[in-house]
Amino acid sequence: MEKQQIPGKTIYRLSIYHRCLRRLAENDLETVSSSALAKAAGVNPSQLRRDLGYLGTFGTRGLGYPVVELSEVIREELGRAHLQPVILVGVGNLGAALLRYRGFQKEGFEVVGAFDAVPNRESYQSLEIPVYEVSLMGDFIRKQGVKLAVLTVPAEHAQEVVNDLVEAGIQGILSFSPTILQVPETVTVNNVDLALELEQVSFFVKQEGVHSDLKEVP
Amino acid sequence: MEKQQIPGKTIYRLSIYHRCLRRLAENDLETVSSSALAKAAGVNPSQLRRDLGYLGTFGTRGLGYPVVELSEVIREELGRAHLQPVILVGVGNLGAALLRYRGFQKEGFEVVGAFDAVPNRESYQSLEIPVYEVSLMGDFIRKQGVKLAVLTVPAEHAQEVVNDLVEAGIQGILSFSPTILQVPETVTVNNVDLALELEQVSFFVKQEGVHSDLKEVP
DNA sequence: TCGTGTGAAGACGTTCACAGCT
DNA sequence: AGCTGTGAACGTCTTCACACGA
Repeated sequence: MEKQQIPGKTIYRLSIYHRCLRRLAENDLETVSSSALAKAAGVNPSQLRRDLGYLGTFGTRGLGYPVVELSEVIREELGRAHLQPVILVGVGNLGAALLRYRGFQKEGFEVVGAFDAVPNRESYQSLEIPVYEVSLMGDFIRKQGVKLAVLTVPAEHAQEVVNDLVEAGIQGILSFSPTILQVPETVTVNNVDLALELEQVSFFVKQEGVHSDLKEVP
Repeated sequence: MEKQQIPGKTIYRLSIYHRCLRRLAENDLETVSSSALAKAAGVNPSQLRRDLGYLGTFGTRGLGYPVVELSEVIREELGRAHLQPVILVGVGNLGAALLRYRGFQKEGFEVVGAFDAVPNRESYQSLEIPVYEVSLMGDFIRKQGVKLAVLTVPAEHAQEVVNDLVEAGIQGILSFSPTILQVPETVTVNNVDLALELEQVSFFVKQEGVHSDLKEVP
């Protein structure tokens, strides 16, 4: 019995459900069925019920789930109850764009600092967040007790920066560098490789040319 | 029968292998074993052999794989033999950053045009690619025969833009909008949701000391 | 009746382990 | 000996289908 492990994929979908639920709550919906919510989230209703099953049972048979309560439970589970602080390292094109991007804040993260090898570029003028010299990073992390970092440095410097981050106590890294990062088991890394994501699409597009449907039915 | 379907996750990893192989080729390595390549790519050797198995059999037992040939075969399979042209729609913070980002080009994509509702912002000055009014998009796609699009418009406009893209003949979309997009079956969509990726990391950090997790493709 | 919760089945993906080639 | 290629075992995720509560 007890708290069973929630699969990573479920976590990802819980975030999606949470976003949908917030929209429903804004429209003063009180309950929602698995099929309605599943459709909004782009998944199969069974899958949704299974995912919610990991959190407990609070749906009402014949009716659906209470929107607000469910939203709360998911938020609780995802650990965003306490606005997580985040730092960003590497304020190049992508890094600067992410600093301007409101998406992280919207989901409850606060970007508390940014670091770069070159701390005084013109392009930083328009940013709302100060950009510090990267050598100050370790102390900053320790003093502020930051646990999360977004990494947008060039691939060739990624590993050394990661070493510093880990040593300073960072426990989770969202990396945009196209490299395999070496970290201790206690640190979670999520790699987002933009070029690879595009290649992925490209592959399936290529296969469009050939008529590939109906491979079974005579 | 013959040509068996290659799983999406394998495609993703093939891209990684390809990148590693290029590095090896630059260093004039002639052959590489599954264990060496697997280590560089951050996967299990069995997995790598299984993945390569989808492409045919050209390893030499007792020796390994020929670096250059393998690299060729993967490139062929991924369909990047012909430099795919891409357009980008939505030149906001993220869109502009991606236009400046060299990663797509480096992997063999050419961004041939960019579109936005507001085609003359100051911030476009420094871009190397012209930004056109979004109403010109359909004709552009048809004339140039573009099949791939990167979507970086606000979530609330994403679906309408997608409808236009699909109507103009786009077959693959890499979207950064946090929305479920409705498309015909013939169109491939890959959603990258930056906030969700960060939440994913955040969750595992909260759970003190759980192991890391490689990115997976939805 | 409607819609949840969940065993059971199925699809999918990964890893093991070893036969067989060089 | 060393390393590939692959059947088979294993593990994980998804979907089905239905009992049961409201």
